[in-house]
Amino acid sequence: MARKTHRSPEEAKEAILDAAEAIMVEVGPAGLRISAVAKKAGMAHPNIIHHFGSRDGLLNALAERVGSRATKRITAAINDTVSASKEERISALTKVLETSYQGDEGRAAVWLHLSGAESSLRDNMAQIVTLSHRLRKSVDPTASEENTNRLVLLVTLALVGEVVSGAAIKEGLGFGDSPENRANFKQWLAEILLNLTDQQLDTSLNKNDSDQ
Amino acid sequence: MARKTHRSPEEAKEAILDAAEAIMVEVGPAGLRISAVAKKAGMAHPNIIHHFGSRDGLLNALAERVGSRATKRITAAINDTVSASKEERISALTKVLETSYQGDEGRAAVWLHLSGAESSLRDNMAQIVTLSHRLRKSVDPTASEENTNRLVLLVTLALVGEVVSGAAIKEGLGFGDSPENRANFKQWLAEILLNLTDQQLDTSLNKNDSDQ
DNA sequence: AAAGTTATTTACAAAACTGTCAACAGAACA
DNA sequence: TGTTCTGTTGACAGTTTTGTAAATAACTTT
Repeated sequence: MARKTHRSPEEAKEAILDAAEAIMVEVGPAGLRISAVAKKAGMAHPNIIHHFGSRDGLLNALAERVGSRATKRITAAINDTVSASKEERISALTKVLETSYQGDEGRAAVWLHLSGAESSLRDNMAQIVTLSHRLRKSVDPTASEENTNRLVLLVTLALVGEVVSGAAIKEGLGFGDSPENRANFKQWLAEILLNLTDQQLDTSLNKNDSDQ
Repeated sequence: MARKTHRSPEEAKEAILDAAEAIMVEVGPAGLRISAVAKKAGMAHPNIIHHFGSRDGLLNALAERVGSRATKRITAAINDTVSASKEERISALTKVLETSYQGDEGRAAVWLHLSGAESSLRDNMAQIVTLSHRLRKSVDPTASEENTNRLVLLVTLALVGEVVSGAAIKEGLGFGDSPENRANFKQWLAEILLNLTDQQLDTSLNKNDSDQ
C-alpha cells in the first residue's frame, strides 16, 4: 500500500508535464505512453487522466507550455537586443538565435506541432514578429516591413530546421556540431542580419536588374 | 476466399511503400499501422512483414526511398542552374528551392528523420553541398568555401523548417500561404543568394567593425 | 472533531497492434 | 503433368495501452 503524496493540482500538473516533456524528447508525441509518464512522475497512470482528461489533453497542455515558455524567452531576448548598445548588439542578437529554442525544448515543440497538437503557435509568432520589426527599425529606420518580414521568416524557418535536423545536416556539410561551431554560425548570421539593410538588399537586387 | 494477385517482389514492395508513404504523411511514423498500410495496398498485413521483415524494416525502407528521391530531384535542379544562362539563373535557382521537398514528401522525410529511421541523409547532404559549391563558384569565382557553406546551411535549414511549420509560421507573420506568396518568398531568396557575393558579405561585416 | 472534497491508487475492461504459423495458390521448371 | 518455390492469406497468441470504477487517504472546512 503506497503512501499518497497529495500535491496541489498545480504541482501535480507541473510534475506530470515535466515528466512528459522529458519523455517526449526521446520518443515523440505518438510514442508517448501515459504509463511511462506516470512512472517517471512517480504516480499511478489514472492520476494523469484525472488531471488532463485524456492522453490528448496532456499533449495539448504540453504543447501550450512549451510554446509559451519559448515565446517568453525569445521576446525577452529580442527586447534585450533592442535596448542594447551598438557594440553589444551583435552578441545580443546572437543570443536571441541561440536561445530561441533551448536544447530539447525545440525538438518537443516541433514534434508536437507535426503531430497536430493544438498550440498557440500563431499568436506566439505574431508577438515575435512585432518585436522583430521594432528591433530592425531601431537599427535601420528606413527598413521596409516587407523585407523585415521576409528576413524574419527566413530566420524562423532556419531555427526550426535546426532543431529538427541541424546535427545531421551540419555533419553532411562538414560542420562540426560542437557548441563552438554552432555559436560561430549563429554569430555569422546575427552579423549579416544586423548589417543587411534594405539599401543593401535593394542594391543587390537592382544591380542584377541593370546588369542585363 | 480472396483472389491472390501474386506480384513480383519488386512490385509488391513498391505498392507497399506507396501506401505507407501516403499514410505516413497523415499520421507520422509512430502512428503508422501495418494493418492500415496493408488495407490501402489491398493485401493482408502479414504480407508486409514477409517483404520487409518488420514494421521498422518498412520505415527504414521508406526513409531510404524518400531521401534518395528528393536528392535526385535536388541535384538535377542544381545542375540545371549551373548550366543556365545568366538571365535564367534566378528562375532556375528559385526552382531548386521550390522543388527541394515536393509537397508531402518533405513532411514524410522530416518526420521519419525525427523518429530515428535510418537513412542516408548524410550522404545525400554531401552530394548537395558539393554541387552547391560548384554553382556558387560559377556565379562568384572568388566565393570562399566558408561563406558558401554557411549560406547552404542557412538555406537548407530554412527549407526543412518550411516543410515542418511553414504554413503556421507564415500565417503568424501575416504571409498568406498561397502558392503565389510561397513562390514570391523563394524568388526573393534566390535573388539574394545569387547576388550576395563574398565581397558584399565581407563589406557588410567590415563596415560594422570600422563603424565604432 | 466530524463531514466533505479531491488527489491518488488498485483492479479491471476493452480494444488495438505486431508478429507467428500453417495452409493455400499462382508461377516457373523439369 | 508433377514438383518446387514463394507470394499471399486467415486465424491466432501475446503484449501493450487507454480509459473506467470504486475504494482510500490526505487535506480543508465547519
